[in-house]
Amino acid sequence: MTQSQQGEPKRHRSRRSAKRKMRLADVARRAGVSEATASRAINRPELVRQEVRERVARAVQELSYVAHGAARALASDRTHSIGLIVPTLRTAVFAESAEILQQALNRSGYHLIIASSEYDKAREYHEVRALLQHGIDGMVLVGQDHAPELWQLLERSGLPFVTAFQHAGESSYPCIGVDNRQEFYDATRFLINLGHTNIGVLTAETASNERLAARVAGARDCIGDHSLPKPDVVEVPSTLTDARQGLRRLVERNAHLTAVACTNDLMAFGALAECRTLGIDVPGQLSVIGFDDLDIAEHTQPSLTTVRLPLAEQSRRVGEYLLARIEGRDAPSSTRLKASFIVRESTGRPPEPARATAQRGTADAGPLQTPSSKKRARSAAE
Amino acid sequence: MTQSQQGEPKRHRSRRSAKRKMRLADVARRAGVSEATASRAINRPELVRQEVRERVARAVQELSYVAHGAARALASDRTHSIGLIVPTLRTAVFAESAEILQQALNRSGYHLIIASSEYDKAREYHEVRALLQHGIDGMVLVGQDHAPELWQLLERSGLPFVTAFQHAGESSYPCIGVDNRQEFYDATRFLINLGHTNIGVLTAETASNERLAARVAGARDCIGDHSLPKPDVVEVPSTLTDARQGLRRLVERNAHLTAVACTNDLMAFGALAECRTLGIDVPGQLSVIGFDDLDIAEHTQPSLTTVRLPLAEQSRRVGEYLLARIEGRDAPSSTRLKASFIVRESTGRPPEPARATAQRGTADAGPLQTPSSKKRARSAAE
DNA sequence: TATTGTAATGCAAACGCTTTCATACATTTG
DNA sequence: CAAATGTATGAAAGCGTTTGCATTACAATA
Repeated sequence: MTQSQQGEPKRHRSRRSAKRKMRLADVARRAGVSEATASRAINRPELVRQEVRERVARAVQELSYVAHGAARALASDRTHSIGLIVPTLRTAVFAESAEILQQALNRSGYHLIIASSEYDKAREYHEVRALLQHGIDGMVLVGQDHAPELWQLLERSGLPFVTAFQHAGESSYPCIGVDNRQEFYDATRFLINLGHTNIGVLTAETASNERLAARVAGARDCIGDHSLPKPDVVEVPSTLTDARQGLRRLVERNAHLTAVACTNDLMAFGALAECRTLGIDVPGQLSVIGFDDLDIAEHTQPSLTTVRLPLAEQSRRVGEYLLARIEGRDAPSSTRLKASFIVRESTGRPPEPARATAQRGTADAGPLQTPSSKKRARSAAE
Repeated sequence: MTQSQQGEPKRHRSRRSAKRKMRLADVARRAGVSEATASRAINRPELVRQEVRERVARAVQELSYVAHGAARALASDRTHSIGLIVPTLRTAVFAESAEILQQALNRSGYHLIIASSEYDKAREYHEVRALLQHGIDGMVLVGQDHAPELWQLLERSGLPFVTAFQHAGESSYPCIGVDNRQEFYDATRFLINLGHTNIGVLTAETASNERLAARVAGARDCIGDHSLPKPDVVEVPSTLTDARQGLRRLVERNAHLTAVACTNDLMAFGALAECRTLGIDVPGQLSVIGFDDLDIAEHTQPSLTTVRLPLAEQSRRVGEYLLARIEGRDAPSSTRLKASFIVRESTGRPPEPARATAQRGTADAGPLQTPSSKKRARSAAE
């Protein structure tokens, strides 16, 4: 009783749904035109007479016709889907970016297929293969640190793709993102300009996270450039509990520490939490900065000074880039985005004795460069 | 220079990539078998002789053949992709679920196509249409509160689908999730059992969020069942800032309030933050519970008593259900999952005098309205 | 040896669309 | 008025698979 009711052309195998699905042929017949014209009326309306266009539209309506994606994809070699591979959606920054990208693509009639690599290159490679096989029109990767076979596959396939979340210079693969090293360099300089000379770095694992690694490098470079002693860098797994432990390690090992630069907000939250537990006053005794500007950063006690990524702009540009490439137009293959530095309550001048030390150091304390920090430097200096 | 180099069968239009893509025919030729056999060797190996199977496998390897998803989908009526429509990925719970589901499906060779509705039914309907057109083998929706046209579309299409995040009873559409009403009922009872009689409810907007609405109902029911005065329910937009304001409203309006039940952790964090600002001791003066058990819940000050959702199990079951339905097997159409209640530091017995006050009866005219004076009043009453 | 059954294979027809190419007609131009 | 140009349409050839059915090969049985 559910299996009958097939249309006139004998199908050579039974279909899933009970009622026969409408096809373009049905629409064409009803509109009194050929399939070719029906197809054109739907996809390239400017090619058909207004009157015909309307007839087809009506037929589509009346039959509630829905085009068959696979058939369309096979015939036109366009799937209207874009692949995105993130390390994980559990990280708010990636989830939010995926969301924004999905919305943007949607407006252009594209879908987003999401896969996650769990920071595992082999796994990522497989995902790329799988997506390629599934059929996508473009692909987004996070960062440029991927398996060589992956790049090879991607290049061979001729698929438009772009990397995000890290600006890797002009000569690299197409990329859109901030320069993590530079942004964290600037953030670190903010601390130095406040008078801090003994700065620790707290980071999640950098081995398979080039963004984090770049940030650590930025902090190191900045501290080095100011002729300060090499920072103690503590690296912990990416959980709040580990972050707390990391903070403890940092302060235990460095009696004179007056500031901790955390490579992301998660680490910073852990640091803040642990300071509270240890009775360390932030920013009185210790200044803390983060990176990402998660929603809660504004509401912690004290609120967190951090770096905000231009996620919306990044996703927008990623979408634009891909669509351009898909349509054969070309687009700038490298776009550097700027983050903004958000000063809140977790940073301040080092406690007195530390400042004395700072005076002794090279600390050129030149004018600040980070656009947004300018305003703040003033208030911080008050 | 990139357009030439076509294979021997004249293509009737130029393809995107430079090097000709391998097709099944190439594999078949190389393995010395027909396309049919090659196809079977790949998809249903048990149907071909071992030796042939190996020859085909080798050919696939050597030519680095990748099947054409669209063609396969057209011929087999299976796209190997599942659609998921969430309100937003910005909510950790949805992002995490998407992640887990994606991983689970992946293991079975399926991809996840994610769309978000932004809590907008019309938008959701369009997403469903779009996904249907794209071609998916199954679909996941959040909750059962959707546009009627959406259900209609879904039923007509005959597509396997399931709703998650809310158990809606046996008679409803297929669903897998917790009973939000009941879980929050239980959470509220926990407060009552501690001795609280004056409980406020803080929630994000319930209008387009049946889960939240169900939780509020659960709290109301529980409070009613214990013959306590109807709770003050404050509903605010879903941001920390609004949550803080909501908490303030709650305590200002209800002088004798000793507990606040928040319908999700975000609200609870806001409540906690605002209590800190107002100098309200949690749990000394006020107990707070949340819902979701986000990662930070364990690390707030005080840590948050909350309800943990079985997200992993839910996603796993959703995947299993869909795959079963796709393969024609049937599966239990309604699965109720149980949440777990996590007791942490944000809850405790109500302060002594408050209990006495509550005994007196309804929540009229507590004399003290401003938070700061209230605090004093309370401690003075001890 | 003839017969039957089974396991492997191949042929060719879908799958439902897009797009090339040819055709028909209407319009402009020399 | 013929020729040239342009505009809408339709016929039909794909697109790269899967799969129903027929056929073949081969072993087992009579």
